[in-house]
Amino acid sequence: MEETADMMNSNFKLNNRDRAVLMKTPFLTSLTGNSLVRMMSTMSVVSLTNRKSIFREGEDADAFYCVLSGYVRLYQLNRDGREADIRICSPGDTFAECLLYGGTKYHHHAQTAEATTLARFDMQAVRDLAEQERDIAKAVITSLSKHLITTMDCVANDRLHTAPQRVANYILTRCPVDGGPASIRLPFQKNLLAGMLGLAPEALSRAFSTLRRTGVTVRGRVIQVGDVQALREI
Amino acid sequence: MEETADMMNSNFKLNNRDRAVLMKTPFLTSLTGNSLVRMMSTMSVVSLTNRKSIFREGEDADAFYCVLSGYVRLYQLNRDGREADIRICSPGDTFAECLLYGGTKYHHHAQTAEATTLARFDMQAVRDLAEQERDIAKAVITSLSKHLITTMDCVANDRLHTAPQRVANYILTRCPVDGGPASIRLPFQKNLLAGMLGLAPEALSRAFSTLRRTGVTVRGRVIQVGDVQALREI
DNA sequence: CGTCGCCTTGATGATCGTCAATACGCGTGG
DNA sequence: CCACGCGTATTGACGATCATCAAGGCGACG
Repeated sequence: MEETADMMNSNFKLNNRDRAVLMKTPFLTSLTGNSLVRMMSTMSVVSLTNRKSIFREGEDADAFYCVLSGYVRLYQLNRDGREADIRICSPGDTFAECLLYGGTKYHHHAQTAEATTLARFDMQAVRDLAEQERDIAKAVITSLSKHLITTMDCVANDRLHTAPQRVANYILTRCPVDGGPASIRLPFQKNLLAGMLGLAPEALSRAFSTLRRTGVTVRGRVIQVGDVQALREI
Repeated sequence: MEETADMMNSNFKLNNRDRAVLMKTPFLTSLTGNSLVRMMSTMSVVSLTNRKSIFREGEDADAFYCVLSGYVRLYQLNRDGREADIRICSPGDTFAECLLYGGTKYHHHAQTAEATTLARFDMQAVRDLAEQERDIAKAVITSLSKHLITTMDCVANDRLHTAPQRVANYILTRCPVDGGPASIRLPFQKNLLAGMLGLAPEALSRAFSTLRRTGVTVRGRVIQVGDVQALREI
């Protein structure tokens, strides 16, 4: 484990926080010894400023990524040029890994939504590794499974819940689970949260003001909840 | 290959059509020899009439399924008891396979939407197999990947397109690709199509009548398209 | 203190869900 | 082959929800 840590620091300029994030991803958290080393050797680190394109729809899919810090927006365009977010990736999230065996071209656009550091994995190299090392294949499966479940939940959430309900749900997932008052801080701009929930930014604002009567106060990025239990009733 | 076919017929009462469907699923299409035999030995066939529950949200996930004939509706309920379809599974589709490594309980309800025949795979048995046989792990990955891509497309479709656009898209996926007139027959009730597209049945009807001015005629389950190319412009 | 960018608020319209009534298709039985 | 009846589909009316456009406020940062 010593040498892997060294390798990561020296060869790929991973700082401690980024390395910790990377090690907790479904892809790497279960790997040990040789598998981990081989996986890390296919990786490189990419740092980008805000609003930079990572890949575009239709391009050849030669890599997938894991967010180490910052945020990434996956989105698509319709014919009129309107953008719709499909997914917001936070530190620890992996994206485009479904193209390991699901196709050869990216199906959507990816863009940073903040200054962002990414781990870049070469698609073909991981494909080969997954065929050799059982635990890597298993890690891929775990990652895909979790990802699929959250995406299906996203569909259900979109189709079942109104804007205030989606916002309440989001707040609840970020709250300590007890029933009293709570305070959380958004890790990103409201713009991003809106996209995550499938809303226009204005609709998010209105949802927040609807939730005021349920004891939710918003000031900047800080959200105060009077009674967590009351929020569950929405 | 002879003995596998025999085994399937005698032990599991698979008729020819169902067997052909099963062999084309991402799970089985790439398997050969021993892997295929072992996979088939974890399978059993289930036949259900219309509107029967396959599993409910929160139940222990002890199996996943592949649709051989008929249709299955995956849906969730909100607090008011309103149902929203998450996915409609057609012959050849696999569902709940994401729970192989994604959790121990079903995340939604599954119900037949017609008289339906299913292949039932024991979750733990396939988990064990995937750890032993490389090509089974790979088959799982392929299935999950494709499934994840279509689900992400579903999110994008919901967020980007209006009801008539979604219907037009659906028709186009079912059309021979040339540009002239075409005629297709829906493989199921419009109720199901509405759920697939995230619409109420009435909204589907209205979308069809909006599309009349683009040369789309609907009579029963038969849809006539005057000009496929014109439909793409929607 | 000023500027810029993000967020909020208001007004408006499009879209879609819901409820209710009617029409149609399809399978059944005569 | 035709008439009947049930369930599905359509249509209308209405309201709720949400996107869009435009304008104003707030906060961050120089």
